[in-house]
Amino acid sequence: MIPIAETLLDWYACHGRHDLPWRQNRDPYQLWLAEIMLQQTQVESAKPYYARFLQALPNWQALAAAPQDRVLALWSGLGYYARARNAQRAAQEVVTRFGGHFPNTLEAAVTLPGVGRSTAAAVLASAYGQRQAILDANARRVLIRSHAIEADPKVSATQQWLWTLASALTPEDAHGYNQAIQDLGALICTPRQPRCTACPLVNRCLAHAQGRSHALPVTVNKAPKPQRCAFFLLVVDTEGQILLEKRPDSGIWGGLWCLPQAASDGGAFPILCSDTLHPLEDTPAVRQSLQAAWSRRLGLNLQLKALEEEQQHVFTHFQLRFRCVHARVLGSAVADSSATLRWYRPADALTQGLPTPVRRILRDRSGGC
DNA sequence: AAACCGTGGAA
DNA sequence: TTTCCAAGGTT
Repeated sequence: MIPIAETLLDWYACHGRHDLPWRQNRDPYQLWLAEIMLQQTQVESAKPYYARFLQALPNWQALAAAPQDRVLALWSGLGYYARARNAQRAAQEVVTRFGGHFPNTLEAAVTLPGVGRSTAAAVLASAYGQRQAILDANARRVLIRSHAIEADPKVSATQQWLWTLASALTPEDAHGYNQAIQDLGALICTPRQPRCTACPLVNRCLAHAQGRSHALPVTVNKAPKPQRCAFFLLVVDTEGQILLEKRPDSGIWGGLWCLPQAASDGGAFPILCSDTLHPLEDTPAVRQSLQAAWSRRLGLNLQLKALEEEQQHVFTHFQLRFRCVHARVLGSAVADSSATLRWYRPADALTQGLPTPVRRILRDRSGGC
C-alpha cells in the first residue's frame, strides 16, 4: 500500500465524518444524488435538500417519472439548477439505457448528463468498490499542498498532472480513500488557515516543509462583477393570485418560476443579457415602457402602481440590481394560464421551484415566516 | 479555452 | 463590509 493512502485511511478511521447521510449505505442512486447535490456546494447546505429529495423521489424510476416542476421545486434554493434538470435526464437514461442500474464503467457513466469524471469515479468507487480516483476541490487542495504545486490549478496541463497524481495515489480501497482525502480537505487542509499541526500528512507535505501551506493553491485575481438590472412585476388578480412566468430552460434560473421581468426599455429577460446596464429610475418613460411591454407579453391591461426600493442579488459572475413594480389589472379580463404563465395563490407559489430572491419577495408578502 | 451556472457560510 | 469559494459540469 502507498504510505500516504495508508496514513489517510488510518486517520479517516478515527477522525472521518462517518455520520454523513450519504455514507450510511452503498446504494448507487443515493450516492449519485449526493454527488450531484454536492457539486460546488458545501455539505451543510446540501443536507436538508438531500433528505427531502430522497424522501420524495427515492429511486431512479421515481425521479425519471416526476414532473420537471416537482424536481425543480425540490431543488429550489440550492442553486445551479441545471444540475436538477440534468439529474432527471440522467435518471431517465439510467432507466431506459441501463436497465435501471447505474453504469459500471467510467466511459458509460460520464455519458450521463451532469456526470463528469470526478462524479462518475466517486459513484463507481463507493457503489461498486472500483479503484477510481476522484479530483474534487478537497482532493485537489490536498494534492496541491502535499506536492507543493505552484502552477495554476485551472489550466489544463495542471489538471492533467493532478489527475495523474490522484490516480497514482489511490489505493484498491478507493471508496475509503476518496472519503478520507475529502474529509482531510474539509476538516484539516482547509482553504484558509489549514490546521497543519493536526494533519496526518504533515511530515510528508512539501508545502508545509516550505512554509507555503497558506499560499497554496495559487489564486488569480478576479475581475469585478458586472451589474445587470431588472424590474420584477408584482401583479395580483381579483382573487389574490399572483402571476409567475416560467423561465427558459437555458440560462440563469433555467426552468424556474419567476416574477415577470423587464428592462427599463421593455426588453424581456434582461438578466440573461450581459451587455446592458439598464437604469432603474422611476420615470414616466420607464413606466410607459414597462407597462407596454408587460401588457403585450402577458396579454393583460396593466396599470402600474408603486415601485419598491432597489434590492440586489449576487451571483457568481454578476450582480443583479432589481426593483419590484406593483401593478393591477384593468377591467375584468385576466389572461389565461399557459405553459409559461400561471396565476398562483400565494401559498401555492411558495411550493414551486422559485429562485431565492423571488421566494424571499413572496415569503415577505405572505406575512413573515 | 473561457464563460457560464446559485447560494450561503466563513473570516 | 468585502472577499473567497465550496464533493464540477456544460457549452
